[in-house]
Amino acid sequence: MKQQVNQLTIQEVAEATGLSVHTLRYYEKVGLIHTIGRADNSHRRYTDDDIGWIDFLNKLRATGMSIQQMQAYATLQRQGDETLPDRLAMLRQHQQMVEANIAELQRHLEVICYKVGYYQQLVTEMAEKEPAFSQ
Amino acid sequence: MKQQVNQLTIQEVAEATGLSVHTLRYYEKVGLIHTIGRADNSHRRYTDDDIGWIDFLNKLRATGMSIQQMQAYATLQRQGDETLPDRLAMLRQHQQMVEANIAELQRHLEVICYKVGYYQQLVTEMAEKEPAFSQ
DNA sequence: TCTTGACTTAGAGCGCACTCTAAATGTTAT
DNA sequence: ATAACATTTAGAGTGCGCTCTAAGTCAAGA
Repeated sequence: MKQQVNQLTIQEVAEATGLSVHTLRYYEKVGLIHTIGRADNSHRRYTDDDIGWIDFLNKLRATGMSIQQMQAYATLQRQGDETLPDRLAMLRQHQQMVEANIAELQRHLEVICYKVGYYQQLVTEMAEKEPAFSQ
Repeated sequence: MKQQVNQLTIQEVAEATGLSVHTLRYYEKVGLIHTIGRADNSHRRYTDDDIGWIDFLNKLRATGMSIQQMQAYATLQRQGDETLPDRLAMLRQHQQMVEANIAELQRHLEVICYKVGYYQQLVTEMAEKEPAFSQ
């Protein structure tokens, strides 16, 4: 029973993760993903763990971490448990960045909402004063 | 008393808005900013209104609106009041995009925070079991 | 046997949003 | 007069993160 659990092709992983097959190879080439195991025909075979890691990468990307930083993180990850404190520090810093970013977005969003409200009022007034279009 | 209120140089506007002088000229060239008035020596002179508009552009950018979309918005703006409904629609759509984006960031942030907590615990445990460094 | 189709690689190309360069002009201070 | 400095232009260059191409291998189906 030493079979490997879920062996996914690159196509399947693309569908599962939302990354393109191109991007999956690119991520592997630049070291974001460790060298993926191969089937006999030299085709990549991804494990469930690989999917998990890629999903996590996606979260880091979507929250604005650069490829460079993700490379640094991935390198630490591969070096094992002794780099745990470093990874913790990186995640902490990123967490703060994301929190700051959300706060900024919310401030800007308020201005946009205010403007939407103001424009809505103007448009409503225009419609009221111009009954030409209401028949 | 027909003097123009605040006539700022491009340098001053750069400092005021956080954009570089290069970017200010670039924004004008691609039509994000209307053609700025000139002093006798052909140097640009920005008004307070210009600053206000640039600040708003900055908010749109910072919330993820593309240059292309901002161009469309700026074009509508220049066409006057009859485009108000269109601008309202654009802002509304952008508002929704930003809200969705914030929500996504918050979901991802939760995962990151969870991981930070987990790593923190591991690191703490490592420190406890290895008193070599505590002296 | 032949075709189709998924995969492989190295490396080129692309879109975005700036960012910078070079050469010229004009203003100000010594 | 001369030097230093801010501005002007058109257009070239840059960094990021993909995205695609071309040429090849391999396996399955008609």
